[in-house]
Formats: sequence, C-alpha cells, structure tokens
Amino acid sequence: MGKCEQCIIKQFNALKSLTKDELIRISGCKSSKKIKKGEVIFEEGEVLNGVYCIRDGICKLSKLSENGKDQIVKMVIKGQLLGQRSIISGQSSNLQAVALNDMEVCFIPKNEIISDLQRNPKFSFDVLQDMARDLKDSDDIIVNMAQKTVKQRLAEALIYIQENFGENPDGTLSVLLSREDYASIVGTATESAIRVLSQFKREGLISTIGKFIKIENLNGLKRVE
Amino acid sequence: MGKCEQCIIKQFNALKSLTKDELIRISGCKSSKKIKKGEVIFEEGEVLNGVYCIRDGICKLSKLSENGKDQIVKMVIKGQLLGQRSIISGQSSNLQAVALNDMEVCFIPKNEIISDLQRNPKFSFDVLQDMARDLKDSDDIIVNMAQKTVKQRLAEALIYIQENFGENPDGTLSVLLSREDYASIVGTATESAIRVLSQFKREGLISTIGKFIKIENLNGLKRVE
DNA sequence: CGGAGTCTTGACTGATCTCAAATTCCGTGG
DNA sequence: CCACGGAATTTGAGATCAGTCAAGACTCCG
Repeated sequence: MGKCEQCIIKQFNALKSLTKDELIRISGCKSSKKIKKGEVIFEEGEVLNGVYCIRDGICKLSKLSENGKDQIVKMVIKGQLLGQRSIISGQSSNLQAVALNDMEVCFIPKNEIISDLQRNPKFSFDVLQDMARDLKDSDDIIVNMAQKTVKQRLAEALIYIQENFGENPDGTLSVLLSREDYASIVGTATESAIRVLSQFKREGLISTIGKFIKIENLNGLKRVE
Repeated sequence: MGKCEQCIIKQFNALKSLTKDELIRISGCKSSKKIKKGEVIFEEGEVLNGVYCIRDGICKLSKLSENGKDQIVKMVIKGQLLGQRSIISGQSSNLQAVALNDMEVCFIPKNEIISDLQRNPKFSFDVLQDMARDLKDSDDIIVNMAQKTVKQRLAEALIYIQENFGENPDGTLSVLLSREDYASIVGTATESAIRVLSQFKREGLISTIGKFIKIENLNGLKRVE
C-alpha cells in the first residue's frame, strides 16, 4: 500500500497542507479501494465514516428529486476530495456518488480528518478555500439553471467537461457520459438533451466518434443562444 | 459603540467561537453601520475588505445573469455573517448584496478575520460548518431549479420565508418582497410569479393584507404540484 | 391632480415535457 | 460468426409550461 507522504495526488487538494507526521499517521489508517464504473460509492442519506481522496477516475454527485429524476450537482475528479462536506457538517450525505469510470481511491477515516482539521489551521484554511470555491460554483449553477435555456446549459456543460476533464488523443471528450447523464447535468428530459445534441451535430458544433463526443467549434458553442 | 464581547448577536454565528481577547481586539477595529432598505451593501465584482455581522435586518444576495435578469441566490438575516466566502477565497464578490429592510451591521476588517481563522481552529471549524450547510442548501436549490415547476418553487419559497424569517402579529410574512423579488428568487419572469401568486390566492392558499402576504393553508402549499 | 412605479391580466409564441414508436448498439449464447 | 434480446438512442406529434409584449388598474408621493 502506498504512502501518503510520497503520494503526488495530494498536491491537488487540501491534504498538501498536512505535516509529514500527520501524513504518516493518516497513511497508517487509510485504505485503498478500486471502484468499477457504475458502482455506487455512497448513497444519498448514508452516513459517511470518512473522506475519499481520488487517485484516479471521475465520479458524479447527484440527488434524486421528488419527481423521480436524478440531478447531477457536481463531478469530482482525480486529485480532489470526496465527502468532506458531510464529514464537516456531521450530517448524512445529501448526495449519491457514482463512479463514471474505473476509479482508485483512498479512504481516510473521519476521526483522522476531524482531528487534523481542529489542530492544523493551515489544513483547515485550505479546506475552507476549497469549499468557498465550491460555493461560488454552486451560485453560478443556480443562476444558469434559473435563467438559461437547455441549449445554453448543454453547450456550457460540454465546454466545462472539455476544459476540466480533458480529451482523448483524437480530440474527443475523455469522459464518456450517457445521454441520460447529460440530461441530468443540464436538468432536462433525456429526449430534450438528445434533441439538442443532434442539433449541435447538424450545425457542426460537435461530432461523434463511436460513443464519444468531440467539440468541433468551441466558439460556436460559446455563442449558442 | 457596542462591545463585541457583550454582543448577543454573535451567539448565532461563528464569532461565538472566538476567545474573549480576540473579541476585544475585533471590537476595537470594527465599525457599525446603518443601511437603509434598498441600499446596496456591496456590488458583484467588488473586492470586500471585511465581513459584515448583521445585527438587524435582512438582505438579499443576487447575481446578474447574462440575459439581464437578477437571480436571488440567498437571503441573509440578523445573526448571520455576510461576505465570508469572498474573504476566504480572496476573490472579489460573485454576488451583489442589497438590504431588504433597514439594517444594522458591524463591519469587521478582513485582516482580523483572516488572522483569527489561521490561529483559532475552533473558529475556523465553525466557519467551515457554516459553509458546509450553505453548500448543502445550494445543492437543494440547484435540484429545485432544475426539476420543479415555477408553482412548486414559489410555494416552497413562501414556506421557507415563513419558517426562517418569521411573521408579523397578524400572521403575514414579516419580510416584504416585491413581485419582482419573488420572481428573482424563483427564477422566473415577474409576470409568471404574479400569475402564480394570484392563483394561490384564488385557491385560498394565501391571502394579502395590504402589501403583505399571509399563508392561509400551509399543507395546501406543501402539496402544490 | 399628474406622473412614476408597481401590479394585474390577456393573448400569443416558443420552449420543453411526455408518450410512443422506430432504430441502432452491444453483449451473450448458440 | 451470427442471431437474439435488452438497453440506449433517435425521431415524431401533441400537450403543457413559461416567457414576452402590450394594455389597463392601482398606489404612492409630491
């Protein structure tokens, strides 16, 4: 099992602010896990006993709305922490986490994290900054959901995915999402998402290679109204 | 000018976790301010030099969307802190703050807050918990915006306002909002908000006393589909 | 008694949802 | 290697929801 002190992944999240001693202690009680595509990491309402440090892969965080549809609220990627919010607030998770591809994660028990939060102000401030960023992102999403059309939201989602999750050698988006996932991100019916994607394709804004989507005209997508 | 050490308002926010010495220091450099209804506390994009502790009144936090409409993201009430997110992330504010009624606030300079955050883990953890709660609220709002109808969202907004901001002796909602404000909360056109409110009134779910709204049938509102 | 601003209602248009019916894709078993 | 069945995707058509524009009513204030 790897050692946290030497793990490069921590550079990308708040764990980098822990001291060497703290990392060694965490290293001793963490557990590594492999999670397969489609597997549930935790359920909505589940009490989390720790946080996950994502070493590889991507997962979606979603919430079931009263009308029975899933809404994807956030996607978490390699390098980031998962479950911090629930651990900090002490509440059960308000979201479900599902792997979007094969993942490798390290599970760090709740007590370790909490005690570091209360003892290491630098670490705690770092987590605070992460959450401040998340909060700003959420505000933006709220405004988009409330004020923009499905077409605009889908265009922005595609751009966001390309910019944040990267692309394959052939230029296609590296994250493979079903049409239903796209609909869940945008907050619309699956058929509506499909229709808009078809339209983008007809207009030459995107193309498809197998099941993968490739952005052909970034500026065009940005200008969608 | 009042002393923070003795101020009861701090019971309701993270400032309660500061030590007596820290409070005395803050008390020495804070400034009290009165803000009139409708006045702008800070603009979107403005760099904040501190946080506001709200001693009395309510304000709305909104963001201008690209289509020119304001979206209210959150309302902040007596007892809560305003501007923490921007101070922590070090970014300019992503929201505009406008007083919804006459307010009394204390302004605490940025440096004081930051230094306390970095030195007092209990305070820092408290702020962390506040933000964790805000984040959960935001998730819920995203799902509602994406999946619920205008009618449902407006019904929930009315219930939220009653539960969180209280009511006048005659049972009307104590916060007086314009129809445009309601539309901005729900994320819809002013006319749509008006129409739905009229409908609620016809159906006996709410009534109006002057410009004030009174909830007549709470269960009815909860059952709106 | 005028505005100016807010509120209300009507009529129309466009966006989105839903239900239904093809069509394509893909893994499994023969 | 191919046929088959189920799932995902695509398209169509009609119904519903919500946005826009326009006009009139109401309120507040000087």
